[in-house]
Amino acid sequence: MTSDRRMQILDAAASLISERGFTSTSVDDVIKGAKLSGKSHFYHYFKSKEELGYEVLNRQFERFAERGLAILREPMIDPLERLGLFIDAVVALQAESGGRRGSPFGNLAAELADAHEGFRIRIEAVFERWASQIRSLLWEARPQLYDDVDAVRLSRFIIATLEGAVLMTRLKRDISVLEGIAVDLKRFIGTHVRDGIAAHHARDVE
Amino acid sequence: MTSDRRMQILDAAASLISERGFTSTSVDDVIKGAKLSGKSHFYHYFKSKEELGYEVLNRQFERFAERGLAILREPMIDPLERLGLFIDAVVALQAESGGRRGSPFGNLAAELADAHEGFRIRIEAVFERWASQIRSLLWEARPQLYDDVDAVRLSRFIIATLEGAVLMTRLKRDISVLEGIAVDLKRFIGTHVRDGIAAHHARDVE
DNA sequence: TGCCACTAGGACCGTACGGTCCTAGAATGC
DNA sequence: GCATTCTAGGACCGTACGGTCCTAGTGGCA
Repeated sequence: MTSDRRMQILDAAASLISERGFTSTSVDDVIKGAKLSGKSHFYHYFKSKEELGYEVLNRQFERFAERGLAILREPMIDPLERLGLFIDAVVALQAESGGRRGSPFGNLAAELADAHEGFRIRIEAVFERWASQIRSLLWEARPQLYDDVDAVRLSRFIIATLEGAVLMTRLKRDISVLEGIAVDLKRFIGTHVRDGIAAHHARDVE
Repeated sequence: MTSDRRMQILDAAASLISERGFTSTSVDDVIKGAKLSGKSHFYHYFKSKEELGYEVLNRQFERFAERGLAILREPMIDPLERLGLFIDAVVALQAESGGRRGSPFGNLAAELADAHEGFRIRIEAVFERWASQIRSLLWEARPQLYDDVDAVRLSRFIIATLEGAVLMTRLKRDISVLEGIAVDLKRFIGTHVRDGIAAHHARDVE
C-alpha cells in the first residue's frame, strides 16, 4: 500500500517533525496537516506513531540520498569536485527552508538518541550509510590524496561539521553561518590533496 | 535563595535533561531525582518548569565556563596552545559521561530551537559568548596567524565541528569519534598558523 | 496540656496525548 | 425498495503531564 494518502501523511509528518521535533508533533497535528478524516483513518495506514516516525526517517533519507548523496556517485565528475558539489547541495537544501529546519537526522539524533533506542539505531544507520558514501568517494580519490589520509576519520569529520553547522544555522536563523563553514570545510578537505598547495595558499582558492 | 536544596534540584534536573531532553523530563522525575517531598516543595523553589529549564541552562553554561572556557583565557599559555588544550578539555568533559550525554547546549538547541523561542534566544546567547571567547583568543594570537584569517568564521567552524562531533559521539556511543575529530580540528586550526607548515606536514604533528 | 507555625506529602484539576471503538450515512448490489 | 458493505468522523478511554491546593502530622513554646 504505497498509496497517495500514505505519502500525503508521510509528507505532512516529515514537515511537522523537522520543524517541531518528533515528541512535540502529535498524531492529531499530522491528521490535521494531512487532512485526514480522523484518528482511525490515520491508524489505518500506520500502526503507531513510532512506526510513522521510522517511515518518515526512511523517507527523509531516501530524499536526501536522491537529492544529496547521489552527487557523490556521479561518475563523470572528478571525485573531489563531487565532494565540493555535495557540500554545496547541503547548503542549498538548507537554504530552501530558510535555514529553519535543520537536518532531519541530526534533530532526531539529538532529541531521541538517549530516549529511544529504536530511533537511535536507525539514525546511526543513516549516518553510517552517509559516511560509507563519503568513504567510497575518498577511496576513489585516493590517487590525489596523501597516503596517510584516514578516510574513516575524514568522513566523520565532514559529517560532524556539516551537522553542527546546520544546527548553528537553525539556531541563529542565518544561512550564512552554514555558508561560511562550508567554505572552511572545503578548504580543510583541500589540505588533504596532494597537489602541494600549502594551507595558506589553499585559503585563497575559494 | 541560593540554598542547597535549590542546587540539588538544579543538579538533578541538569542530569536528567542532558540525558533525556527537556520535554521528556517531567517535573515528577526531577522531584524524584532531587528527593523532594512533593510538587509544592518543588514549586516553592521554581515558579515553573520553564524557569527551571532556564536556570539549568545558566548553570550548565557557568560550569562549562569554569571548566572549559576558562582555559581559553589562561594568561600564561600561548593562545594557540590554549585552544588545543580547550579542545582536549571538551573531549575530556565528554569522556566523563562516557559520551552519552552530549552537549547540554547542542541538545537543547536541537530540541527546542523551533519549538520554544525563549530557549532559542538563551541558547543562542550561550553560543555567542562561547564564540566571543574564541574570537578574543584568535585576536590575541593574530601575530601568529595569516592576515586573512577570519576570526568570526573560524570560531563558528570550531564550535560547529565540536557540537557536531559531540552529537555523533553520543549517537554512536563511542568517544573515539570525538577524539578523532578533535585531532583533525586541531590540524585545521594549524593550517591558519603562519609558521609555514604545509597541510600535509601538519598532518604528522599530532 | 493547649496552642501555633510550618511543611511534608499527596489529592486533585484541566489539558493533551496515543490509541480504540462505535455510529451515522453514503455507496453498492439485487 | 431493501439489505449490505464500507468508511468518514468523532466519541471515548487510560495515562501522563504541569500546576494548585489542602490536610495531617511534627516540633516549638508557654
